[in-house]
Amino acid sequence: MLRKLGRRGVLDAADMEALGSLSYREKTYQAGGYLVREGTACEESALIIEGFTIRQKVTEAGRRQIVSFHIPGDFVDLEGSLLRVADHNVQALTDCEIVHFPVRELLALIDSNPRIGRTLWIDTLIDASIYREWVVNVGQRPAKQRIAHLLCEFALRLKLVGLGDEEGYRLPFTQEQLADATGLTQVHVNRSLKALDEAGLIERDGRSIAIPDWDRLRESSGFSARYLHLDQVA
Amino acid sequence: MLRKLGRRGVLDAADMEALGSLSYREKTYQAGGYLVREGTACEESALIIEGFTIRQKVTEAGRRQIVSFHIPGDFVDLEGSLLRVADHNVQALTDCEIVHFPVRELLALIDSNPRIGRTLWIDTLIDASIYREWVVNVGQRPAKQRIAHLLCEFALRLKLVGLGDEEGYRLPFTQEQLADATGLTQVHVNRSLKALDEAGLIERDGRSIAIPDWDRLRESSGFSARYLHLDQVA
DNA sequence: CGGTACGTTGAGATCGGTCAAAGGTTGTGG
DNA sequence: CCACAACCTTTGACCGATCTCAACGTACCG
Repeated sequence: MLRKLGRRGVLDAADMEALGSLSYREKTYQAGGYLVREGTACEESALIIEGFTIRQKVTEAGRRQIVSFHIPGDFVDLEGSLLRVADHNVQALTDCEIVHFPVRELLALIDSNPRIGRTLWIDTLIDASIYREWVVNVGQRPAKQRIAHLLCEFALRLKLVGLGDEEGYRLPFTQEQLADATGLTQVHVNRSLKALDEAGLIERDGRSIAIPDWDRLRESSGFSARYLHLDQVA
Repeated sequence: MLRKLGRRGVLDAADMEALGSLSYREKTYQAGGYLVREGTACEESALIIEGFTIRQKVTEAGRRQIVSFHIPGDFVDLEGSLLRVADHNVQALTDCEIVHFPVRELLALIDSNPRIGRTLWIDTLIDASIYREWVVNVGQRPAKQRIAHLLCEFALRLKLVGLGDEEGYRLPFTQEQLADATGLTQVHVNRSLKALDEAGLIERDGRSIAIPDWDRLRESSGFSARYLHLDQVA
């Protein structure tokens, strides 16, 4: 089961063997289920085997912001291992297959195996880089570019796990979820997607996105892959 | 010189001693100077001794987003130690006194001293948590709340280093920089600050901010200190 | 086949942006 | 110590991107 991780380079063979020596608990979540709830402590870390998850926070005013999405091979709860109380929710976007590791064992493994610790640290540094880009995206780009930028990120990250590429993929988000990820309303996301379509930047068929000209989409949204640090996960 | 860090709990006495054993290079930067430039590699990590820095990214369209600010005691370039190319700029907001450590030595120290590695990892996890909250702030809150929220964060973080508290502080940002941090325009920041002032939520005198009623400001902006994980830095 | 969730479209309102100018403050050199 | 420059803050008038509200269309599922 851990073998599936081979398709993502976050962990290499030796690391995976070491991880395999940990006790673990496999669990499936239905779409919408919570892996982590804000305000709770967490005794386990989670690794996605199958499916997508999102991190989200809800403001006092009841507005939801999706702050990141995660794909198979991602650790989605490393902060749980070191921070006492979760500052956000982690939710299954689709039905998910998750492996949970006891935090204690994971930390012990890291102490005895600095390479793994460093690999996981890099993982959190890349997450942080993606957050930075999301701050920029939500803070500075107009709606169409904001959505196009997110679509570009999807393409490259899904490619890592063989679920798509620069030519297209099946989008795992509803328009409402896209809205929550971009700080727009669902209605405006709908109109913006339509505009991107009419501009020939994307082609839609249900939730499948085709990208006829990657460079055009990339440039129109100001997307640069630098922040994904893909050289560090390969 | 490293003794100054005693006022922030990120590193304890033993850690500081170990860090003190590293070779280092002290450097001062003028306000506006760059510590790190996007797209460049970095051989050194940086620790702020005195002054404030910001991280910022500039979009293709030329718009600037400040994605975080940093205060004395913060490591501002841990990602430089593990990620090959910087994905953002780090800039001195005020005149700064910085200590640079060679990345190689820092990594070696971490390998021989897992506690320090873990402490630094926690530091990056907290940074990531703050980014998440900034995504929420910029994505979901209306202008006045967005600014008020940032002012709350300032209060608590400045308190850590004795540069202010919940009753007020001297704001190190111009209104234009506040605008770049909140995804608003300078003009609208000005009007929003005025509105916060008129609502009695803050009192301004130049760049000094007084907070007559912390709880009111906190609640009006939906601020919760949870995401700062202050229990982890004390 | 009826329900429920998701997507599409329209009309009108509003928050925040843009442009422009005037008023303050700070620092510096003469 | 003044005068000027540079930078920052404040204010006004107008504009437009995005939101809100509401209705209708569509696809999947039990």
